[in-house]
Amino acid sequence: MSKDSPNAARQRRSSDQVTLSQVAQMAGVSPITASRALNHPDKVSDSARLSVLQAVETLGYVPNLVAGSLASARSRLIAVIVPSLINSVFVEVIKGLQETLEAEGYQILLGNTDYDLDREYQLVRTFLGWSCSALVTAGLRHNKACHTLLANWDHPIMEVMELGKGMDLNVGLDHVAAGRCMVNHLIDQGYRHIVYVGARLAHDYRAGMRYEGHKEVLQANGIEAPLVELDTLGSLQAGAEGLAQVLASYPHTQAIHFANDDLAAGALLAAQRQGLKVPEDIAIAGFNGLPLGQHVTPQLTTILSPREEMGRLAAKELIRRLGGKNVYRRQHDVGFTLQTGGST
Amino acid sequence: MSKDSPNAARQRRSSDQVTLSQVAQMAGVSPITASRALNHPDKVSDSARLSVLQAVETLGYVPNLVAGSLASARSRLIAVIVPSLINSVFVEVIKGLQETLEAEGYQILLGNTDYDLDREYQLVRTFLGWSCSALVTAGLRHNKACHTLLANWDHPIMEVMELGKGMDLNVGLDHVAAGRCMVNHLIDQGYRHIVYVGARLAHDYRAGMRYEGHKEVLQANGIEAPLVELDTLGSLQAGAEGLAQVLASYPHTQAIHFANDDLAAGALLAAQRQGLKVPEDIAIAGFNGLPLGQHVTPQLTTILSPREEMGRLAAKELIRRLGGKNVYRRQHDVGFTLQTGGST
DNA sequence: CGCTATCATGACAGCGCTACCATTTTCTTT
DNA sequence: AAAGAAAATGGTAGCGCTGTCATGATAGCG
Repeated sequence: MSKDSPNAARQRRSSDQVTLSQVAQMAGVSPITASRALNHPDKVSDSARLSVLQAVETLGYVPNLVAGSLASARSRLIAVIVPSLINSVFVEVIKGLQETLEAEGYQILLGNTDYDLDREYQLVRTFLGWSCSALVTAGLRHNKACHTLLANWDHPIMEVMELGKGMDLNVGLDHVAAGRCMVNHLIDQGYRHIVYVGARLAHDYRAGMRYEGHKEVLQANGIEAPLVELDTLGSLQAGAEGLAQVLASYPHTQAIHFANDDLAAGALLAAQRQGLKVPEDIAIAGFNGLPLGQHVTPQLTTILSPREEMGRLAAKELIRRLGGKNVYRRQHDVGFTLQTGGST
Repeated sequence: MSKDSPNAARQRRSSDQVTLSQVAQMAGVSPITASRALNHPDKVSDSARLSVLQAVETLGYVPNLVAGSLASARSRLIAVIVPSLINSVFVEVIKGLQETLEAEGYQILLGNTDYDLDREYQLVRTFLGWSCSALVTAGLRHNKACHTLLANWDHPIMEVMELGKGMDLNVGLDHVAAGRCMVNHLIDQGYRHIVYVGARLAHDYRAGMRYEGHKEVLQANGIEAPLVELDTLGSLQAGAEGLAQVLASYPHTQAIHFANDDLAAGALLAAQRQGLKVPEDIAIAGFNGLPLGQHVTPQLTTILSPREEMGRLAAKELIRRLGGKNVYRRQHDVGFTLQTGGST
């Protein structure tokens, strides 16, 4: 009566994949021992481990990490969400993360928001679905839904780039202070007509924060703080355009404080082509400390931000946390350094 | 006798996660219908789809992609393996890939080999374990084990950057031809004492291929083809060092053919700082067509490689293939363009 | 109006692995 | 040498989802 018919081998996928069971069988142990031999080598006898490893080799077994993750509810994936890949700054942070995480056997799942917080939310949703071990995202600002989602997530969250009270861990620097620092330098140098040039500050809001610091200091000194905002994000070309716009709109300008080094270097090179003397005719300052700035003449005055270091530190903190260690300092200020060159 | 005891609810992980079953229950449909409502919306009735979506919203359901991938043996992950993240060239390819793939709902799993083929093999193993939908890797060269592994893998493989008979799909350009092209230009300009400067050519073997083309042409013209090899990979600093080494070792040099624009621009800026006239005292050529080259004075002669385009095209071809379409041309030459500037 | 195509839905089983517990084997200890 | 502790191993039962097939509901047709 019971329908225990042979049931004609209803297998679905041919699935020629070598499985752990096959490895176990060849090694003469149970599947679970084979699993341990690979994942917790110290929990099995030497002989068992050896024969399992040999079987792995012989059969060309490649562990199915998807199955493993489902069973253990842990993956060794780390989601990394950045707003841009054009901006080399984020790439350097990724590099720092990547070299540290990969050495610990984690893989990076990369997402790019294009400075769009809704896009960020979508990416976070997807990445949570992958049972990522942790999530790294650039910035402390998220939209409502994203915030809720992350707040209820029980894995480490690392917010990088800027400094402040975040959701969990944070490694970054104080952009408002950086803006203040640079403009103080410009004032010290005797400049009074200073323009800030940035691009899409609503999106690249960290550049906006630097402008806030810039403006604050100038206003405290009773100086105007005009802003020129460009459409295209940091590039040499945009910097050249920024220079042109400033010269057209604010002919008395003595110094330009650019939101980043790409813009600043673009302006500096453009000034050279036009026969403008830097800093006599126009002083130029940037932000980031890209190598390029040190190779132009005059050298670019800029603020050096430790980008790879930021990535590495973030990765190390995550690894500590993932290793179950208590993390005391939840905020890490990587700081910044004013690098004065001949351009101011 | 049979030990069918109540067994006291042996659940293991608290797993407070909202599951598809809960969504289905709230929507008043079966789990499988809920699954279809989310993944094949056109296969369910409007009413079912609506109530499922509403339940998803209410419960804050986040699909477990790991479970889905295991069940369907498909993930929407694309493995991308590059040799370096310092070299902006690869980042631009990644960017092209990323924007195209992400728009189609694929995620990128990123790996960095640091120009090490054994490392590549390890990464490939890991990525295959994630049931990636496809794999993109830079270059046609792999070690034996990696080759075997990939040859037996039944998903699309895309090899980018260089052109040739690959394992599956290929999008790239002919580096030997690029090397020939540039050196031909230098000869046309009347230079005879030409040095090629590269870094770690055994690893960055595509730069080595350009040198091959370079050497081939020079030898055909009965000209020596000296090579200066640096230790550190492309950077402005290394370029400055390259210039110094060439001037020391080959004082009669008229033109330097650099392996890439970072080196070339570094040398050009260094020459400027030293008061050397470019191209009168020394001509400088690069490769890649980085924006920087167009902003220095004189403009850098270089070969423009369509990097983002390469990434986009590779992604499009992959998507076509993943969509089940037959792909006729398995090799795509994205070509290159000689861009002459004042530096030669 | 009966019969077949089409659509919508559901039951069942299982993807490949690991957590949990139980059991066996080996090593200490007095 | 017996008792207890520790180490090694295995059985069972899922993790959460989707492929496969079967069924019921709806439409199409002469």
